[in-house]
Amino acid sequence: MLMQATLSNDLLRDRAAAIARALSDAKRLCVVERLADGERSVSDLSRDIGCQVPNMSQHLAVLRAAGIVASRRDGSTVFYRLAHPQVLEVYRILRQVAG
Amino acid sequence: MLMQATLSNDLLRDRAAAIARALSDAKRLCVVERLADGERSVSDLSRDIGCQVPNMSQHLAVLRAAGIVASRRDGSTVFYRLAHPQVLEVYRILRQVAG
DNA sequence: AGGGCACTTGCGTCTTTGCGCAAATAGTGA
DNA sequence: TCACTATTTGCGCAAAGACGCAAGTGCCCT
Repeated sequence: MLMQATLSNDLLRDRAAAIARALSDAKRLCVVERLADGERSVSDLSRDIGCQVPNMSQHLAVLRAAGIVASRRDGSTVFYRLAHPQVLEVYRILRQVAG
Repeated sequence: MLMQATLSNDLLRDRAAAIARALSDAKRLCVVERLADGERSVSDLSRDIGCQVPNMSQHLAVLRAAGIVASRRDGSTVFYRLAHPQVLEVYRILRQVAG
């Protein structure tokens, strides 16, 4: 039980670190900003942020692997949305600390 | 003025990303946890976390470069503390999202 | 000055990350 | 099936990060 608590503590820390890592890139933070207003397609995001589509797809894969975003397919278009709106609060505080 | 706002927006995003990067390592999150209770010396942290002193010093340098911690010298001992307790809230939410 | 403790810095190495480009997959409609 | 669009995946390379070990700096004490 003690071990149990310690293990999940370590696990939570590792996963928290992984989420922080996913948020540690300006482009990905930009994606989070965009998704605050609602879901967006890969090509929309790629255009807004000004990078190539494959690059955007990779960034979105990183965010999804961290559980930050989720995707929905509509025809040939894939829409991404925030899976955890709480990351907006994280982002807000990060900016506050940064300022 | 519009450019001004845009530039500082980009700057804030970049700095927020830098802070997230500093938090993207399990050992550094562990340091943040320890510092929640008050200041600690480098050797204390190194012992608690179980890494070599130079390694801990480097991690602390990363956290300080991001403005997350600050240091105070007392004799030959250097004590680190949280410069922005708000990161504790960030860490709390990250764990919440992770869980 | 000299020895010893606390910490920082430099260096070599191995792993990870971001990006561009090409190729593959998925879905739509003629 | 074929062409077309949207997205993902694979690959190679350059840049950044983490760690161990050795060397350097700063401080205290005798």
